[in-house]
Amino acid sequence: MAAKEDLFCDCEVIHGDIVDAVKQRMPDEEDIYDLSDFFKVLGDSTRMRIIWALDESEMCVCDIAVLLNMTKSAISHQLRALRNANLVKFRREGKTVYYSLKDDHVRDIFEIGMEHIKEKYNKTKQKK
Amino acid sequence: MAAKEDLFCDCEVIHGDIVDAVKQRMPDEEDIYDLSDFFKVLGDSTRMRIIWALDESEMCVCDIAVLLNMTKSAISHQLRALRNANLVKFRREGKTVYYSLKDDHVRDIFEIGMEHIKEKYNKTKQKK
DNA sequence: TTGACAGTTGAGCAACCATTCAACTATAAT
DNA sequence: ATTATAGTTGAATGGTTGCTCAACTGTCAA
Repeated sequence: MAAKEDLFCDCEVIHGDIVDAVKQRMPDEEDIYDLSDFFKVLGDSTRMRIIWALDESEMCVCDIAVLLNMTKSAISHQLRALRNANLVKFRREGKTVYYSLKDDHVRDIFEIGMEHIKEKYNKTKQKK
Repeated sequence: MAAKEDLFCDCEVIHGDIVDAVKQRMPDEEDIYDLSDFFKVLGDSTRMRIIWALDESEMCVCDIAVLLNMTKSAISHQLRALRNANLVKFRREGKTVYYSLKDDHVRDIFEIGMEHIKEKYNKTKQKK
């Protein structure tokens, strides 16, 4: 039942049956949040570049900072976000901390994402 | 060569060879931006729920608004973002506009994303 | 112990963004 | 024409977020 007590919505229910059916098959709120949080981490060009870099080679914070021409602090902040998202792991060796990718999901996701980007180019932009 | 003129970085190059090698194999700046922009669209729980809903059934703006208990305006704004990202298509029928998913990449990406989320739960949170 | 460097962290700031609000267009019915 | 509903849009707003800056920890060397 598409509840009438839902006062936020400013319109009539047009297809109540569809709304009810979809509502039943929606994932848990928690999963939705976790999933969008996960993609949020990938949705920043700095973090994206860090991941691309780590996909090529294990690197320390300074190396990444030089590669991306940014401060250690900025990189460190973003690495923490990647750690929280469970995307990278690290090991300490003396003074330096080496970061690397944690699993292969990222690689797969990137490939599909790239497919999508390229299709977008071909179909709508018609560039190059 | 890891350029010394890059003044933003506040540290020494520790592994110049690695930095140089990775730098050569990094994707174009433009691709990085497009890819992170694409994931940015997925990185919002409202848009995420809209996509999940449209994956179940074609729906009009009002239906989605009722389903998510939000205003038509808020939904319409987010649908525009999804349109710009080339993720949804739409057709008009009288007064109502029906939206649906545009391709199957999203489904694939979500599956992998979910795998990642679930692994995170099992390994680090140990819940359920 | 002292100094130097790798890295982390918290506060602060500026830019960004999701939602609200109000005004608008489009289609259909009376 | 008028009214009603579906949907869009731009400006404003409050919350979020990425980077900077300064202070801090951790490790090593002298």
